[in-house]
Amino acid sequence: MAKIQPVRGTHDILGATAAGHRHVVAAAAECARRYGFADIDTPIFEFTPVFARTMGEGSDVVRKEMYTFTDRGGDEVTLRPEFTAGICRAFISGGLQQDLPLKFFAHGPAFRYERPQKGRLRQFHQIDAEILGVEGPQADIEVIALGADILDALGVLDRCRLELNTLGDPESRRDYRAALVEYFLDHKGQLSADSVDRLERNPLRILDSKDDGDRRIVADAPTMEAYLNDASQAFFAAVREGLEAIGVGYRLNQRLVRGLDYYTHTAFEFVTDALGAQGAVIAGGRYDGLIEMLGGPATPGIGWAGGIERLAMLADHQPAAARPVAMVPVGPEAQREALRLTHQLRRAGLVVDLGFRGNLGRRMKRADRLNARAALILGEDELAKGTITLRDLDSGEQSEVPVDQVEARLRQLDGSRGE
RNA sequence: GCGGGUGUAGCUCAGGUGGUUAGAGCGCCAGAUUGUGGAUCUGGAGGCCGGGGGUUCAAGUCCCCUCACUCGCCCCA
Repeated sequence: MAKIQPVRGTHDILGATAAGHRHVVAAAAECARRYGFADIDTPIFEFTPVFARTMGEGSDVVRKEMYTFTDRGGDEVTLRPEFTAGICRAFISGGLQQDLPLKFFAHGPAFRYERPQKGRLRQFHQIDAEILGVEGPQADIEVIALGADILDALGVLDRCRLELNTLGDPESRRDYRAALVEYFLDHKGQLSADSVDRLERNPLRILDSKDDGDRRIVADAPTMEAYLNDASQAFFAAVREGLEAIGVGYRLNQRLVRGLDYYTHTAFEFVTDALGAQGAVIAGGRYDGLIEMLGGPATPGIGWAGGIERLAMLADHQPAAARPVAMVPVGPEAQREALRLTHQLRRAGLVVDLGFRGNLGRRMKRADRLNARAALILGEDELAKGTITLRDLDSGEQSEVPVDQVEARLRQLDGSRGE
């Protein structure tokens, strides 16, 4: 490694990209707030079993994508590959069952050791929403509605579609899985190598295969629908009715499955065609058994995660450029006064740039580069008179104003506040 | 883990079949204009041509390896 460089699949986020991420998080947080979600921030690493146990020992994430290491005290810890398990662990550790139901909103980095590609990184960022302690479909409806509202707030809902499916309760899922394995075993010779592998570990995933040969076999495979018991059917029907009642459009997709073991009942994904192979921007589902799996009290849950990088790429947010006021001192005395005045104007809420060096010409060029609305020129003449020269950089007009009127005059300029 | 594409200045990119001191535009710095920005003109700085090895009298150019980026598969947000 000749040159120091970032670890593969990690990025420095700055400038317009940073603004884009902030925009996604701000829009999501504001929507979540309206829905009554409380902020939660859990550690970015946990004891390894928190993830290994909940996500499924057979899942790809656990088998080969986790950043796991032994710390100096000899503990096995893992950088979070997702949010749900950590939030559920926090629920258990904090003894929060008496506060149910709970609604949490979170955002931050997550880590998976994967081959990077468009919209997929090793350190990536997610927004996340979870509802704990609600057995009924009302929670499913609310959490999906929140997702749709966030996409709408970002102006990308029209380029996304909601795909919806149910995995049924554990009993239905078990029956269906058995039927599926039986069916695929009969056609094992025609399945792709990947799918033969999946047959052992996660047969539901075969439904999702992109291989043409697999797709032909999948076409005649038994469907989940046929294996749903009455309770599971009623649950799914209620979710669908709720979404229809509030006008959230969706498409049924019987092939939509989840890669992680803890999901039951509702599974959903907001997907887009605009990001190449990484179509899912918000994805989630119900995980009624997860908290128990972690050793907590049996507590139902449902939630989703959204990829901030993917959402930001879709939203293509153009930040409104704040137009500063440029303070331009000439000479050492003026610099002292400029420092004082700049500080005062900033504390009054104005965006003021004070360059660290340079003569008048340099500072004026800098003002122009910053797209400053106005320049405040302060030299010996002005100092002596207790005034400052205010130059409107759009019109080119300038005038001398008493120092104590500067703030008021600046506020009269349109587009100059950038507050 | 598997496949395709791409690595030349801070950025975007030129550099047929190997042939002197590797170029352009934008950006940056300076000057024309020593209390006034944008426009124009002039000049300047900035490159182990991703890295290593090989072929050759001679490699940015050809071969091998490697690293990185990128797009896809797998998986997933």
